[in-house]
Amino acid sequence: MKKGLPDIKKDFSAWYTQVVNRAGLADYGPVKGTMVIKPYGYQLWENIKEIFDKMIKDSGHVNAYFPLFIPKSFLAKEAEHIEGFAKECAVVTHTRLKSDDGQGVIVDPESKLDEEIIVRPTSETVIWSMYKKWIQSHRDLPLLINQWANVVRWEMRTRLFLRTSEFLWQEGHTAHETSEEAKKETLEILEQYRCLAENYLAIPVFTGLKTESEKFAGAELTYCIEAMMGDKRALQAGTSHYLGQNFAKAFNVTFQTKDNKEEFVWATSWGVSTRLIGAVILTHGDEKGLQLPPKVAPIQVVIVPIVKNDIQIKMIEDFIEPILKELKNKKIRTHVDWSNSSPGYKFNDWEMKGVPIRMEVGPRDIEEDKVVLVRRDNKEKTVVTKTDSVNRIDMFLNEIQNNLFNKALAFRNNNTHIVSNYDDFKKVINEGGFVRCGWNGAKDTESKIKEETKATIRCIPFDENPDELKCIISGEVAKHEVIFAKAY
RNA sequence: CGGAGCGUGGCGCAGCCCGGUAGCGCACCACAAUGGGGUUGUGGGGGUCGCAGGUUCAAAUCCUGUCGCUCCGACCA
Repeated sequence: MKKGLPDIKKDFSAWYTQVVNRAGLADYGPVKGTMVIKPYGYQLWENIKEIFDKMIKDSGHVNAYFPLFIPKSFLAKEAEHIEGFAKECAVVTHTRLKSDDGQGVIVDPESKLDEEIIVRPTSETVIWSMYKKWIQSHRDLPLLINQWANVVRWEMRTRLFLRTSEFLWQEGHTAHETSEEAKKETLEILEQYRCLAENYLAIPVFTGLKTESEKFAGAELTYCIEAMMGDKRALQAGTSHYLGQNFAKAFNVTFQTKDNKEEFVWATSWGVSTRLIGAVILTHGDEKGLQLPPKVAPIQVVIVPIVKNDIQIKMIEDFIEPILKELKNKKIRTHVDWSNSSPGYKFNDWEMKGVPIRMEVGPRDIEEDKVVLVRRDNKEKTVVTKTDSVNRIDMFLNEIQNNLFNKALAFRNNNTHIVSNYDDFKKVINEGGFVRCGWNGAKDTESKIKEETKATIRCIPFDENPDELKCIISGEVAKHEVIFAKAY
């Protein structure tokens, strides 16, 4: 029987794989590198999606849907952009199969396409080809469109949620009259990402700017939220790009200004993906499995009845009925586990699935008109009267949400070190953790450090203070204070 | 594309050297007891041993070919 998980401290990677599997979040698809998101995992994604969808709609964005297929020629229009994605594009070359003498099917050579089609690795190009048609005047701006979609990037090494060949995300693509406005949009979205990560997923993030070599291909500036995972490695959790006029120029998208001039449009794009689920797992998980922040947990309270016979089943049903009703009124997502495993099995199972609160109800409790509440985050058991139970649950859910964030924040702070010499730098990177230090801003120092330590610049944080700092490796005057880490 | 390994019920494996009626654990189904931290017992269902060919009276086992997968080195949200 499968019991304990691999040791989270010793074998984080095996731990992760097993948690994803045993919590019922996802499974491998038949094509290498693909992922099936199972109902429990998908509910988590739906909750995240709902929250962010509301945020962007409240800030004036609308959803639309653009095609999966992109003409190959589109990708050539933005030189840097193609550089970034060329190596991982799935290409459609034929449109038909035919039967191979009853021995299965083969690609029908007759059906070869004149112009091959790319499966979108991201949608800038299709979207800008359409924006060209839609934008004439400053009155058409700003154009604030988002889409929820799947994209395909043919990856060599994949891991469920963190890197799969196909993944789900949202991609926002906006067009503006001025550079300032586009930059403002980029930063406003980044702030929404920070809010999503910190206030809902309980994941503390660093916000900042990517370096030239780490930024999105085709962007002028890439901002990001970077989080620290339980193994002290960094995970890029979301990016927001200021695209300047790159795509407007590539697709010749101009507009007529108020004073009757023709100008190229200014653009942004931004995205978060199902990778956020990986971030939640890797941030909050523990030796018992998953821990889900209450605000996004598919099930916030699981009720485990402890029963000996049919009569007791009926008693418990009656006993919890008013509680269930009240929980429902408060919109607390609840599940009663009537399956016939033993209570001990259920306890472990729901802990694996990361449900924030477990309620145990058995004959002893009914007799005293009480229930037992057990918190997933600190394992505390509380016996409360039936009347108090829902209020306590409400309170606990809030506390757990905050507690998860605070724990993650403390962990990140404890593992983020300010260093001033390269030996200390290497020591921290080697033992795991983030390093804050000076950098001279040169590409070659960045790549030298990557080569020597595997650490990359995760971002130039907004709260940087490079004054009086020296570059960690060259010793020159630092241009920026940056955060280095090994990344996923 | 280079290096290592693996294909046997759903999953994990044994059996292979030394050919002889396909086995174990988990999961699954049924019944009963149990039930407050992974509970037992009894009974049951399920596999052309990756595929193709060869050797042999006989192949999961030996030989040849073939296909697929996993892991490790050049990418990335």
